[in-house]
Amino acid sequence: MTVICRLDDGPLRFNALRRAVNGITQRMLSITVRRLERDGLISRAVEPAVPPRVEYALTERGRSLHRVLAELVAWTEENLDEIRRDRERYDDAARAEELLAFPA
Amino acid sequence: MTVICRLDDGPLRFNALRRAVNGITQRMLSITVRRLERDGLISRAVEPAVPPRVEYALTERGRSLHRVLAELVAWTEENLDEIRRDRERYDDAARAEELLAFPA
DNA sequence: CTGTATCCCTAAAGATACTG
DNA sequence: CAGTATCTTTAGGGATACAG
Repeated sequence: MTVICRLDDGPLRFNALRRAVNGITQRMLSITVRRLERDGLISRAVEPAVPPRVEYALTERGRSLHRVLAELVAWTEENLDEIRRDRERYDDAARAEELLAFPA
Repeated sequence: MTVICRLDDGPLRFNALRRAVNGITQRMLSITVRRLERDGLISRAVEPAVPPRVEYALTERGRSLHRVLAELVAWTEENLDEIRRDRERYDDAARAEELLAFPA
């Protein structure tokens, strides 16, 4: 998801994409772009040069998936704060019940 | 995702939900519903009876997430066949290159 | 019926080093 | 620069047994 979102802003080369995703290891990005290319969601263009330049970009299918994913991202941004609050309440309630069951 | 989609058709009790999801283990469903409840996506209602009846249902937040997920499901249904075809082509090409590199 | 508790095993991801 | 290869660690999930 993150790779697709970063590539929606335009094509990126391997290390630029890696910086854009921020935190992904070289190995995982390598595996991820291969899978996305296999699924036809991104394209991989090699410019024969020394050192090599490989550019990744969304395909039309990738862009169409991004439209859906963007809604999911928007939903998350709209709901994350409240979800975090509910999680705290849930954890507090769970802790309280534990104390009731096994009083220290 | 599957649990949320199944619950969108209406509330279900634990084992009915398990049958609806079809394939999930008791352990994983238990973990999953607990996390969804913690996130405020589903509600859990216990009817005090013997044997106990516990009904799970989507909350309003869960329904709003389902609206987004339903689009993702629709996207998948629209695209899966072509993705499968692309995967085969990708794998065939990869196999062909391997043979070129290491001829038997 | 609705779950927990254990044990176990594997697939996924991290760290590190190396290469065309 | 754009990756592989290798090794190790960890978290996710299966199987099974038990419990209120």
